[in-house]
Amino acid sequence: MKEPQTRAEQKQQTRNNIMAAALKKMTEDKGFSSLGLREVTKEAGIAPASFYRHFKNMEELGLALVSEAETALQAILQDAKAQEEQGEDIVESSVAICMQHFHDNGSLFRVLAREATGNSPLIRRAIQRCLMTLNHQLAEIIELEMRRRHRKITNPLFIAEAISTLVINLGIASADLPYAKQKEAGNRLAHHIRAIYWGAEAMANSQHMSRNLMLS
Amino acid sequence: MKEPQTRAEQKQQTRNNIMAAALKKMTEDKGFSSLGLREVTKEAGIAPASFYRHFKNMEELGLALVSEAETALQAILQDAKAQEEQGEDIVESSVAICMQHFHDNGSLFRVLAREATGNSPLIRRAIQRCLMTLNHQLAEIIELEMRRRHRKITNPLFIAEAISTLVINLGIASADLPYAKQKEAGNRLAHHIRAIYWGAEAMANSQHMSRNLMLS
DNA sequence: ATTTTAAGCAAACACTTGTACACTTAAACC
DNA sequence: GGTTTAAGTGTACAAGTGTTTGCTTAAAAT
Repeated sequence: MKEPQTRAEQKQQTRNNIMAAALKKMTEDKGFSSLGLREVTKEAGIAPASFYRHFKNMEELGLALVSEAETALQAILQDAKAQEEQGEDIVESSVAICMQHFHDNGSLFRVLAREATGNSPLIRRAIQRCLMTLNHQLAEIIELEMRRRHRKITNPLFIAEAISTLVINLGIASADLPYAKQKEAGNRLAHHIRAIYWGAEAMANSQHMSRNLMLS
Repeated sequence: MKEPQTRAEQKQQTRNNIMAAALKKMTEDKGFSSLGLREVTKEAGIAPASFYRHFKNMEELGLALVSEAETALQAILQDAKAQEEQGEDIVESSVAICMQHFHDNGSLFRVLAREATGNSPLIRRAIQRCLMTLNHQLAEIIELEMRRRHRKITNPLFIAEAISTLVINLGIASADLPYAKQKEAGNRLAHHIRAIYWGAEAMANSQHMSRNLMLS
């Protein structure tokens, strides 16, 4: 925490303070939408009016948090990709990485899960976009990995969507559980993902995806 | 709307009014937690103080809504089960039924998706319990159906968990979409579920669920 | 050195919020 | 018919909300 000199740096720092304060308050109260401007500024140690020097609205703060969560998600993807090249059990290691990140700063990701069906249409759409690009990236990774192993699956994007939905929901939900339970939740999550993978491959390998072959 | 005579009926009715008012307000504002007592009572057409004759808290109102959502979920399960015996495409018809129910009163189910990670620990736990019993019931249905078709799958409970998570999240998210998009979302959801089914069966049929067989 | 710029602040604004208390009023009971 | 019971009301209050305004103050620009 070296004291900054330039004015722009100062501004950036208190901006960060505000966002950090919001996240901290969220770990206590859970939920961004039930979070007041004054509450945040008090936690950040600034006057209520000063808030407006950085954000027009609480909504804008929310958008900023979403975009931070987005870069955090990218970081997870990078981590998982790096692990993938080591050839370990991809699913298990990826889930472990996710759980770790979710645990480390759960409130950041909780914004995504929570405000995806929240009050602000702007925030909703931002999250929607964020998750959509995430799904595309994930789909690409899956496709590449599959090709590398000379396998093929149906519709990687759909699979990516299912996986990300499960990971985000079950992952975040169990992020603030006791360690033992958390680990078990991770295993369950890994099982879910494996089932989806296997299913996607089975569907791709089946010559005729007729209605009557399997259940349905 | 015949006017009720007995006092108990009157009370029950305004209690229903309060809950209906909360749901109506939620379709406008989205989200139960950002919903005030006065706001609700105004919508219900009663004085703020009268609220306390029916609920101790907003939290208690939330619990009541959750329990109503729970019975609604049971109704969906019954509908799906009835459809199942007609031998149609189970997945597709079940998804259609779900989407219909979600569309009809989305705000009721949004409480589940939203407050599952909400402010109130009581409500969170209630939802958790509700979804858990739902998963058990769903698992039992799946298992029975599988046995009927002389198939076997791995861990029906896990599968049920994955399916219900996907259905609730994607279903509710797309409940208030334009009809065309909604239908497409339903198809995607059906695809996800089929993938899980196939995967579960593939895993069960594979003799050795070794790490190296498929990816992972 | 002087002027400009903008982050931060205190005070006040007009609201809304949850809750409490004393009350009315009509159904329920004996 | 008289008494009890409780749903619903009106008023009031303390506390919290978002936002505006005019000001200070120190870094940046001239």
